[in-house]
Order: sequence, then C-alpha cells, then structure tokens
Amino acid sequence: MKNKEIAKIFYEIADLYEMQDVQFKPRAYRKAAQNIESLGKDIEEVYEQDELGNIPGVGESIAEEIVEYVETNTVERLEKLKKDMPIDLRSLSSVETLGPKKIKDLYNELGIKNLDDLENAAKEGKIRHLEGFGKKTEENILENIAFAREKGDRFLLGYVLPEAKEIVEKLEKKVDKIELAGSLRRMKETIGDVDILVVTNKSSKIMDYFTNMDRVEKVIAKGDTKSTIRLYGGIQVDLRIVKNESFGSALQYFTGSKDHNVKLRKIAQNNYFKLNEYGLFKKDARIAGKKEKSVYSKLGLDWIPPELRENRGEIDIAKKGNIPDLIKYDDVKGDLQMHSKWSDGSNTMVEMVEESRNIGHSFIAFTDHVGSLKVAGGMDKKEWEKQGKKIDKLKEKYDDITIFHGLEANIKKNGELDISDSFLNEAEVVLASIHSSFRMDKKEMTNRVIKAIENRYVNILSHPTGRKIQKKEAINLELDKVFNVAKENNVAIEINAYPERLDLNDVNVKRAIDQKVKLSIGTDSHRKDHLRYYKLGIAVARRGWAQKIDVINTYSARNLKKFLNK
DNA sequence: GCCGTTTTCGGCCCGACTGTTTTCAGTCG
Ligand SMILES: Nc1nc2c(ncn2[C@H]2C[C@H](O)[C@@H](COP(=O)(O)OP(=O)(O)OP(=O)(O)O)O2)c(=O)[nH]1
Ligand SMILES: [Mg+2]
Ligand SMILES: [Mg+2]
Ligand SMILES: [Zn+2]
Repeated sequence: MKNKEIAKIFYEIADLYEMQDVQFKPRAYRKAAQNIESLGKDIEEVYEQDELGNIPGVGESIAEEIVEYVETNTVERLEKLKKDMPIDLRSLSSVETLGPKKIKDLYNELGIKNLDDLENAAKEGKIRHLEGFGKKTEENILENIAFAREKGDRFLLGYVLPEAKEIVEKLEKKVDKIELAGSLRRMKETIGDVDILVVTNKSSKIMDYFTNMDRVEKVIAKGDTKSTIRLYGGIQVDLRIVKNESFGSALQYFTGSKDHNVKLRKIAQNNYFKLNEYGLFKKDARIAGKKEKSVYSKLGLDWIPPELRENRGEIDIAKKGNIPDLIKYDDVKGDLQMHSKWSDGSNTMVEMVEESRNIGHSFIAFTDHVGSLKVAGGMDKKEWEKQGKKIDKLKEKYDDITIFHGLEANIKKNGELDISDSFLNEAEVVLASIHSSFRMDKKEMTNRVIKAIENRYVNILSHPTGRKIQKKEAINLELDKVFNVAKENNVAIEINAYPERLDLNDVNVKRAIDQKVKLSIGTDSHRKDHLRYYKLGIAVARRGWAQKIDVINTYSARNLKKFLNK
C-alpha cells in the first residue's frame, strides 16, 4: 500500500505552497492527502482500475501526480518545491509559534534550515532584529525548541482517555456543564491533545484554576474564553468556555473534525446563515446554539454521532436523513478475546471472571494461546483440557455469566492452523491469527488467510491486519476477498480493542460492514484491567458505521452459541 | 487545485490569543 507515502507527498507539497503564500492550493493538496490516507483501499488498485478521479479532492492534476508517483516513485512538483526551499520543514513546524510565514522569513533572512540553525540564531540574538520578530518571539522560540526536540507521536486513545476524564473530574464540581470534545469525543484512535468545553459564569476564576493545576508544565495561552496548557508528560489541554446559550454550537465546533466544521459552515452560508461556536445565526438572530442537535436540524441535517464526524460522506447522508442507528456503548454483552495465566496473561481465570462481572458482561471467552507459540505460553492439548476442567468448575460457580472455553490458534505460513482438528473440535470458540511470517506477497498472504478462514473450526479471524499503531505496519492483505470468504464461512472478523491494535480499524470496519460480514469485539486482555478496553472496540465499530446487528458481541449468549456452532 | 439543487468560473470557515504593531499579522483552535 502506497497510500501513506503518497499522502505524505501531498501534505509536503501543501506545506511548501503555504510557505510561498500560494492561496488555496495547500487546502486542495491537504484534502486529497486526507482522502487518500483514509481511502480504505489500496491506491495502486484504484490506479490500475483507472478510477483515481473518483477519489474526492483528486482532480486532473493530482491524479496525474499519483500516476507519476506509482510509475516513477517521484513527483516532480515536490522535487522542484524542495529545491527552492531546502529546509527541514517538519521539525521547524513542530516548534510552537513557528508557522509557514515565520519559517520562510527565517530561511530567507538568516538561512535557517533546521533546529540547530534555529537554536544558534536564537542564542546569538539574531532573530529579534528581524521585521515582525522581537525579543519575546526569540525567547519563545528558544524555549520551544527543547520541547520540539523531545516531542513524540500522537497519543493512543486508550491511554489518554482515562487521564482526560481525571481532568474533567477535577473541573466538574466547579462549573455548570463540562464535556470532552475534539478527537476524544470522536474517539479517534490517536489523540493530538485533550479538548474540554465548559459552561460557567466564573470564567476567569476557572481559567486561573485550570492554568494552576498540579502537573501543569507550561501555560501556552490564557484568555477569558480559551486557554491552553501543557502537562508534564507532554499532553496539551485546551479549555474553551462559553455561555449556556452557546453550549450546543460550541460543542459542535469543538468536537470537529475541522473538515466536518468547514463543510457545515459552508452549508450555513448557502442558506444565508452564519455558523460559529456561538451559534447558528440568521442575520443577527441566533436560531440555534443551546443544543447541538438543533444546529444540525436547522441546517437540514440528522444529528451526526461524533464518531462519524470526519467529513467522509456523513454530511451528505445526514442530509438525506439516512444516518444509521449505530451500535451503542451498552449494547455489547461480552468479550471474545482474553488471556489468563494458563498462557501469557497475568491474572487467574477467577480474577478475569470477577472483573468481567464487575463490568457487567454476561459472557466471556477464554482464548489462551495454544500450539507452537511457546513464547506466549502456547498450551498443548493436554494442558488445555486441564484448563477446561477448571472452566467447568467456574461455569458451575457463576450463574450470571456464560464462560466459553476457547483458544487462539496460529495460522502457519501455508494457511494451516498449528493444532490438530481433534483439538480444534473441542474448543467452544476458535480464534485464528497470524503471529509469524508477517512479510509475504499480497496474493500469497491473502490465500494464506483465506485458507485459515475456510477451516471449518474457525470462528473469528483475530487482529486481522496485525498492525500496531506507530509500531508495526499492517500485513499485505486483500481485505475485500477475506471479508467475502469470511461471510460465506460464518467467520467473524475481529475488532481487537487493545489500545495499540484497534484492528480492524475504522475504515476497514466500514468496508466489512459494506460486505455484511460479522464483527467480533475482543479486548485481547492480558491483565484484568485491560478488560475495560472493550469500549474502544465499540468506538471503532461506531466509527466504521456498524450497527448492533453487525457485531456478534451484542447477541445473547444463546444466539452466540448458535453462531459459534456453525 | 478542486468543485457545483444558488456556480463549469469564482469562490474556497470563522474566531481567540499573542506579540508586534499604532491597527494587525501570524498561529492556532
Ligand atoms: N471551524 C474550525 N474549527 C476548527 C479548526 N481547527 C480546529 N477546529 C475545531 C475542530 C477540532 O476538532 C477542535 C479541536 O481542535 P484540535 O486541533 O484539538 O483537533 P482535534 O481534537 O480534532 O484533533 P487532535 O487529535 O487534537 O489533533 O477545534 C478550524 O480551522 N476551523
Ligand atoms: Mg484535539
Ligand atoms: Mg485542541
Ligand atoms: Zn497473548
């Protein structure tokens, strides 16, 4: 898949055009880049089918450049732009307060190309003399370079969410209303910062409190309606305060995404309205603002669940009144992947069951590793049967939760599973997954996975693409073929809910839904506190437009048994 | 550069905070 590479090229072109003060092209290139990134389809396939023009935001000239890249591995336009501006734009932009205009001036006036150049110039006091710069600007730059150097990737949803909720709890008692917004409310898999919306009439007091909390490393900005802080550990938090009359429109604004907002505001314009965080206005009259729902309805749209607000077609569907009833966070009745001490988990089965009951699950499956995966404590048949005896006891002990005795088998290089049929036949749930030989030709890999799915004992294809966010690329797989075969064989595709996996991801869930293949949520818990991550799985399902019927975890234990006894 | 139930050419979202300015540009949300 060259989607990411190509998107990166177009983002870079956008940035370079922006520095040259070229109008609107940056927007066009960014939009194309985003749509290529979230295509959910291999762009080379689209190229082969000669359908590049069907990608939103891709017109004649960008399509030509995609062709150019696929065929020559380079895009002339970018090479030329880079020659004119041979600087490390990425690292310079990562310095807070440095944007395209300042970076351009710094290069033109002082020849600054990278962070080292920047640091030297600032230390030598050269920057303060430039027009539009000053002493304070120079000091800020120097201060921010250090953070830019150590700043890492975006944060994982599963790890930020609890921290964000802690901050909300601290503020909650002091304000009238509070809500998480931004990418956290949209439940995006990675999070750039924490965005919090508040209603209060004691704005300056709250801002004082917010900017003086424990763990605040730096106050980046502070005003009456908006402040930004950075906590130790690098997480940035934005706080926005509005009056109650604007709560709904502010929540709409602050939830985003940016592109979703821009499109809504365009629709408002077309209706001779104006939309901003303070409300929807007809002339000077506020016709919506208190409730988010009325902002959408006054624009002629269904209310859109935050998870869908990525400007990937949801607005057109809302206009037609066709937003589906997505799976809800309390629709899921159980967890279909977890490990215990019997393989590589760190809690006992009793502890896992107790915690699952606390969560409110009505069924769970133990899916400990079996077979050749010895590093993960892979059990042989005898040991797994011993585990079964224990599970029988647990089944007797607990009458409020159904426990399935499952297993996670490995898909060998040739597509066979690494345990015998008689072993597979004993399990109530069979997960199949790839744990080795990740690098294979796309066709070979697809055949390998399909062969596993066609195994009559397999119920769930687990962590189907093997990606780990920011750590490991997805395997080469023709997902559409895999989904098709899975559907025919009554195999569910997993949404692995572990924070760094989230595999399938949102766009691939959408493709699965389109093919009507069933989905299974499993936390892949290796400790009892991982069990809470099932909500991340639901979030991914929602972001992929899944409804209740698409997800087998919403079945009653009875109906789930039927599905598993295929 | 892209796009269209107001357009195939003329627009392209709208506002807060900071530092540099003497009325606003740049960056960010
Ligand atoms: N109308 C409008 N809204 C914006 C713009 N930039 C940001 N917003 C809104 C929508 C965003 O979801 C929200 C919060 O901004 P963030 O920069 O934190 O983005 P977001 O949380 O979506 O993603 P993140 O994970 O933080 O990178 O503010 C903009 O340029 N125009
Ligand atoms: Mg954010
Ligand atoms: Mg933010
Ligand atoms: Zn494991």
